[in-house]
Amino acid sequence: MLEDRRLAVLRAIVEDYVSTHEPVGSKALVERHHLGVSPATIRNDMAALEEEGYIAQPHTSAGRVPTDLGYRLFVDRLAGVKPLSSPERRAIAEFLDSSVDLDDVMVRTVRLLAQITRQVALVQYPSRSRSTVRHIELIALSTTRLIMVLITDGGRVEQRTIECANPISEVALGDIRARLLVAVSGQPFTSIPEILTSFSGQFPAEMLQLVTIIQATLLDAVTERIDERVVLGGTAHLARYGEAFPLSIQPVLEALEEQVVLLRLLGESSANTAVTVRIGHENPIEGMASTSVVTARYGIGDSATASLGVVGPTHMDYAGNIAAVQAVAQYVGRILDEQ
Amino acid sequence: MLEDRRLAVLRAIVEDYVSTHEPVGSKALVERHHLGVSPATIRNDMAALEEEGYIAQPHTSAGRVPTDLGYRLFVDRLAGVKPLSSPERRAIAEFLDSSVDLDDVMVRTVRLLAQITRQVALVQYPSRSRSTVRHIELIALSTTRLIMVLITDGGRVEQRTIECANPISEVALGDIRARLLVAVSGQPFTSIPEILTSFSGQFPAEMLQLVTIIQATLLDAVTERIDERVVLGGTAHLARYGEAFPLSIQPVLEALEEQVVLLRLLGESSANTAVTVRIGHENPIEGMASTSVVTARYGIGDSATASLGVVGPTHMDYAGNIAAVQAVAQYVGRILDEQ
DNA sequence: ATTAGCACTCACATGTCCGGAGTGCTAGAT
DNA sequence: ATCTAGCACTCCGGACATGTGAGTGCTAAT
Repeated sequence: MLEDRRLAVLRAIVEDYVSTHEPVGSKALVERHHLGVSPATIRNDMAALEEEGYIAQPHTSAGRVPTDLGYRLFVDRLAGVKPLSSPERRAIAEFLDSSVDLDDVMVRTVRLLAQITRQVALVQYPSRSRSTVRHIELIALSTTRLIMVLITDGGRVEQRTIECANPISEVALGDIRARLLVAVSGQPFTSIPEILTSFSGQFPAEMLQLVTIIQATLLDAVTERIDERVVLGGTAHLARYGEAFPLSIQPVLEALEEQVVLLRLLGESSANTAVTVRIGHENPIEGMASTSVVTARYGIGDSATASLGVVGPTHMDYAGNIAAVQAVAQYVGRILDEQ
Repeated sequence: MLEDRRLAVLRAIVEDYVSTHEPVGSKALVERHHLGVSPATIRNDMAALEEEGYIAQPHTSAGRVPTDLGYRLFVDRLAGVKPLSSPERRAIAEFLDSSVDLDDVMVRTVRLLAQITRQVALVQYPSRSRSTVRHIELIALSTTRLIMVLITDGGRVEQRTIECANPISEVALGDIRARLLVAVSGQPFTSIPEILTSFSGQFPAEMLQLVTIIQATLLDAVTERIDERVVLGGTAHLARYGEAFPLSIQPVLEALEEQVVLLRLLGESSANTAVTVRIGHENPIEGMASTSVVTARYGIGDSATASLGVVGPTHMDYAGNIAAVQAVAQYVGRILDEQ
């Protein structure tokens, strides 16, 4: 029960600090939350919490502020998940339902997430490791350039232009196209590399150069990780914390411009379906020690394939953001499933 | 000659203010620039300049700061174009040469521009009004869904998925595909709408529904303005002006998230090849009254087709930015020409 | 026209002071 | 054993006074 109250105090501190952004003192605490005890008692609890590293004071005789560790405890044991209001859920569904293709879904999702959480939002493209080849097309653009277009069963399209040292024979190209089509059509991306190993054998020597480069390009296309793309939105929300977290918005903005960083922010979230929260220094990016990241995986069908999430100051509304990220992840999965 | 000195004073004020971001006074002025006169004389000139609205003082007994009008005069008559250093030019060329496709060129360009100007950079996709159809493909993905892929002579690829109310007949689809290919192959985008008007006549009634929707989709694809896409980069540079232009970075960030706004920023730049500068309130976007925009058109071949530019505070290095924008526009045009 | 000189005006930094919020500690109440 | 009341202490931050310096406009002399 003593433990219970301490946790209640921590929760109260986090909640107050998140809403006011100001260090919170014992007196204000008993007033705003109906803990049935006096400020002095709270002070003892606070001293204990500080001892254990959950809270800290910016300077002597100031109120307390949660530490990263405090937030951690808060999200692990105290933060309920605020269920979204049903109009909110409806808005999400409507907004995403009207999207026309994958790119559109990504863009809409990132906007949506940024809007409802009022934070910076990140959405990673879903991996297409389970895609299969629906069609492949080779078309000459000029005597030395051709374009390869790859269409997957999911309706995604990959393109590659190929530059050739020697002039391309239309006949040879048609031949290669036809055989390639037979060889890879209906095959999953994952088995293409193996199929290709024996492919060039069937061609005469004078076509080999062309075949080889096409083969290499196709291999590149099917092994490329589309899921290394991340869409970003809502950076304007960063500016809201002008003073609140000091001066640090430039490094954060800089970090957010690097795809690699975005991937790291999203990437290492847990494999299972739950929401992952990384608080302050817990996240691996330099210069983002005062931000927290809330991510969830979303999947097409039952296989979890990519992540999305939000980035904000450590003093964010964890309950709300967790709920939003979770809900959006669910809906996006569902939408992509339908397509 | 009196006029001459006044202009020299204005130039000096702009230059000093741009480099220090602090109001500049008469004494500092004669020290840093070797105008051969005394501070008092300068003060008279400054009073005149203020009278005419080119400079202003933030408060009595402070130094002077250029007004938007002052900057305008400066860029119109005083700012020489700083030629880029030859290593800089080489870097631009190398960086852009290694790009593989249009998307890549756009992304690299925006990075490059942001990096050398240290401002926020914008690049608009080039219009493809002069594109012609190289190939068109229709492929069924399921019984009710199909995908249309359009390949242009420039090697660009457009895709559209089409949802159909009734099951699609493979035979009918193949028929449509073949005839469509004949009809539009090699035709410029601009003449497609006309070609399509008489296209559906050749099909029997039971195929009409399918033909109609395909036709509509194709029409949509060729008339869609790809040049309504704008790539953005270097937003982190905004944060550098933390205090310098006060509080206003949030509205700017917000504005920059709207594609429409970006288009307006770029769009109304003059049709000719020169660089356009829009200063402070001159630019049409609310909340960007304290920013200036430097844009240039770049063209594939001789037809000017799209814009790129940078956005920064009104107290930017106009000479440098103009030079950079101009140089990058030239190089991008050249690169796109080669492809 | 230009300049030197001068009085004047503010912004700003510095210093001092004080109130208030918050704390820790101790002694007494439950 | 736990809570609470009271108290002395700390220190931030706002209010006020003050001095300094950068900058100005004006006038009179060159």
